[in-house]
Amino acid sequence: MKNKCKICAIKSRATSKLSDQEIEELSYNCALVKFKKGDSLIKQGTFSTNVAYLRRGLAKIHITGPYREQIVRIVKAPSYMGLPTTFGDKINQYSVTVIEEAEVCFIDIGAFRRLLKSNFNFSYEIMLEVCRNELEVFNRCSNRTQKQIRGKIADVLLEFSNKIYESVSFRIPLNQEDLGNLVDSSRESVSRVFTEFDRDGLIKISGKKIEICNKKSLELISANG
Amino acid sequence: MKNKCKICAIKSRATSKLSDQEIEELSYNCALVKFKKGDSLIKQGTFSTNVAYLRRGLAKIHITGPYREQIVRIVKAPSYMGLPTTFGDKINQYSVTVIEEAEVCFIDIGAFRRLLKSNFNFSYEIMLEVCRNELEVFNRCSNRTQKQIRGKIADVLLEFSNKIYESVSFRIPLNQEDLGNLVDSSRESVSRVFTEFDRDGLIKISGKKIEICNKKSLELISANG
DNA sequence: AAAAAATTGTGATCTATATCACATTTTATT
DNA sequence: AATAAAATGTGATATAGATCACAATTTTTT
Repeated sequence: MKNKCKICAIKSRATSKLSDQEIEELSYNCALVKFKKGDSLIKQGTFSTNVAYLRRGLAKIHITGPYREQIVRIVKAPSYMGLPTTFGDKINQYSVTVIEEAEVCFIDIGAFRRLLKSNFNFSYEIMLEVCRNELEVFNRCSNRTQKQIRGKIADVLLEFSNKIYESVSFRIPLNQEDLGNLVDSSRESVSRVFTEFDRDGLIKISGKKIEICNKKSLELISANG
Repeated sequence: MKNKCKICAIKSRATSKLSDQEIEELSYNCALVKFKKGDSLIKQGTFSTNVAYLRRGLAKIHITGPYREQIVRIVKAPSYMGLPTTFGDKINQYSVTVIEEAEVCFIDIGAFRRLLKSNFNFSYEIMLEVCRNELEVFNRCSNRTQKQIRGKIADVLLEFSNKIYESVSFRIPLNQEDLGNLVDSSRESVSRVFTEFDRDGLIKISGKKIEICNKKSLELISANG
């Protein structure tokens, strides 16, 4: 299949800045791979050799910290993953694992660099992407350390609803243990807060299905920590 | 003073990639300003109009979080500050305040972009800088949430000793309140840990002067959280 | 040098959340 | 369908560190 990137409808903002010829160059250096839930895309501690572009699906970025496992954030397609590592350290500082069926384009780092070099608009968009991520990490970090558990869980529920599924009801793709790792608290505490929110009519839970019934209150809880 | 950037001995890694002509262009769009301790360089919530390069001195990056003030990290010259905001959001997501006499070059953002565009090696170095920062924020964040207070204070002491002052004895440029904001704990707890470390002979404190007496033990405490 | 303001030290108490323990439910495997 | 494994719910208890309160010290201002 020739020049598959050209007909790809799920181009990144950066890629859409490329010329036809550049797109073709990209095509020759890009491999599309499908992944199932639970598959590992990037492994902390290994050598990074490709740029990874999440074309479809959902993944979690996680670090094995000094003590426990920590989920840094949830990535929704379309999005690049691991750019800082690929450019910076070479050794992956974190792992990425699929949590909903995904398609990933692995792009040869040499080709990617040639594109960065030849097309300023492309490289500027990539730079913007890296910058946006950094700011997000900042905010996420300060929320994590400052809010208490109810606020953090409200945050997560709102994020899934507003940003990831864009719906008031959805199937949460993590178990409570992972949710704990995402908000830096124990599995038991997550469970208790869920029960409490359900009892108070803020949400309705059945199994992994969650429906947000009172968004306003959740926002209040999120804002007040 | 013409082409002052050319003779500047404290060029960033990126700037040293520029041609003579580009350096001259930079010179015309760069203002060197001196700041005293306590001066504010960047104010959270304001509009970002310049790239700021910390040429000399020490500054703290801090965010007014949902609850309290949080010091994200200490920046030592030479280093760019606020690149992600300047490119990304335009609205500063954090404040930067001088903690030791500083000199800052404010570079017009238009000129900076022209340089990014005209010189790939320059823009690549800037990209690397942004990436390195992001990885650092990641690690810092997971330390902050996972270690307990003794580990975090040991971290901070080692960072000042190894990275900032490169000496076992130094004058710490923050009061205990700020140290608390840096490690996400209360002023009182910082004081107690200092007393304890001093009593156990790990460090020697007199006022703001700190001497690290037993680095090995501090590293152990840092590693074990 | 005196007065005021800021910073630090330390005990007593409080609290959010972790941890433990075990029952119950859900999901996966044979 | 039966069995095993994983995930969840919930009480009881423990604990790190926050908060409060105030004394002592250091720094800054007058």
